[in-house]
Amino acid sequence: MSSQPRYAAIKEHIRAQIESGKWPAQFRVPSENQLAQDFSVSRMTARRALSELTDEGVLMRSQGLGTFVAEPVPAGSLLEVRNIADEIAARGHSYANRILKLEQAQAGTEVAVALGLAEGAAVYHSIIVHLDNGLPIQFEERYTNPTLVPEYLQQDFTHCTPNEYLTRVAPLTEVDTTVEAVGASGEVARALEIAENSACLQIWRRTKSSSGTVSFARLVHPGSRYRLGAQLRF
Amino acid sequence: MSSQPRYAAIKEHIRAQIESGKWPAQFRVPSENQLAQDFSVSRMTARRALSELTDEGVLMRSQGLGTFVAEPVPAGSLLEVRNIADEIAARGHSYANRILKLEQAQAGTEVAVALGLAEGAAVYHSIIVHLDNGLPIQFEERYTNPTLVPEYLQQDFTHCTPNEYLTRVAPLTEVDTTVEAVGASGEVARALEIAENSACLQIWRRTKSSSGTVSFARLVHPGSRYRLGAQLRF
DNA sequence: TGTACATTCTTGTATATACAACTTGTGTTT
DNA sequence: AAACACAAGTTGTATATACAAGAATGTACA
Repeated sequence: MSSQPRYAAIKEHIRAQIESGKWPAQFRVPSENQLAQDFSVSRMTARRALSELTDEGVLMRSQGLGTFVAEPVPAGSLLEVRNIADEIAARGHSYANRILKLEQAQAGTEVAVALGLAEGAAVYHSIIVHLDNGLPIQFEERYTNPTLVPEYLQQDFTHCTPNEYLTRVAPLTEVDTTVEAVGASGEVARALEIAENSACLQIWRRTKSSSGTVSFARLVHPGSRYRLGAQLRF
Repeated sequence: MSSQPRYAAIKEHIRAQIESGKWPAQFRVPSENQLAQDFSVSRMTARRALSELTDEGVLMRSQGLGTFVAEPVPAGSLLEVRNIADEIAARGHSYANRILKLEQAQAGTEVAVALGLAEGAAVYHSIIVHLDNGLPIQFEERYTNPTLVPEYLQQDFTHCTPNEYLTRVAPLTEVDTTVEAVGASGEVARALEIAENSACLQIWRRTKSSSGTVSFARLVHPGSRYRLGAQLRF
């Protein structure tokens, strides 16, 4: 067993206060000296907890003023291809999904081009709605290349998302992502339980492994319930 | 003029070695003790330089082994801070803009936090609509830190965008980007000449230079006229 | 009244030190 | 030859201390 460092305990304590709502955004958190006294550590150790949380976007500091709880951070990341179930779990919410379709279909022009197959070739087609605390947060329509992932349809996606399964069986080498804003169509609006034509973030994602294009997905998020974030340094 | 901290000089030195190619990926960086000796600082100061570069993804460390140069990170166009005028020019279209507002204002809570200023402090506020072949393609609302860019309001933005000007006077070190989908508000809809509540891609962008947070902008694109793309490799 | 100054509390930088934990090589013992 | 013990070098954690810098408040003085 490995005991965690002392600054980690302070970080956890602060996170807990924030997540429980006791310390809302803009709340002034105890000073370095105060925390040092409360936790019986040196100021530098308390400082490390505050500094790391600041780097992580949880807190904001300003010399002479103090340390404050930052606005809640956006959920998704533009840089990583993350699993929606993991993202939800990381927020401490419950994950569930509804499988609306799981079938074999014929590739239309667009899908055929994206997957590098002939038009009319057999492809796997799935539509799944992902729920965050019971609230629909992503409409996922996916076309998968059967020659690369022959057992796709047999999977149990109630506890393992397609994304998770695919990255396991076919390690990614390249991902093309396109982001746009669209009004929700009838089908999407019903599935996401939002008004028709309300603003949605639509992500097109084509994933390739060494052997070819594995999958082509359209991910639609209600604009009011999802954001993408990225942090770049130079 | 403020002299930069000593650990920053060490960071710069290491970055310079990497960028010049002298220290390729996997190269073993001098140890904390070695750097401390070379730069005549304490080990903890040298350590800070290495730790920050590790957090930034530039280096990798492992206990007992040493510190090594990390693989360069992939970055797509979603991630570059590009000038909208250049983007339009690259497509061979004509660029123009309409300046709707250019004034000094008082920072509200959100703006103050984002810029690291006190609430009610003076900030520069501009609203500009960018046109692609005469069609509105971006609604740009920007708050700028007057202490870092005092001459912002005097600029002529008809041929040089704020983004272009800011990157020239204050080289960026860090950019936070958030992307979401929203329905166009009345003001935005009028400026972009689209229907109210139609889907728009809204990008929040906070740019920092070495001396602090320079600017905080909201960029709204009509969903039907704009997309963002990124390509990642692994 | 109001301006200037001093005080106090905050975060930021820097140092010196100590010990823990991990990795590698070296040498000794079995 | 294999196993073990040890030393050296590395990063990781933690402390005590000092001073610098920014911000707010109160106080003295003009």
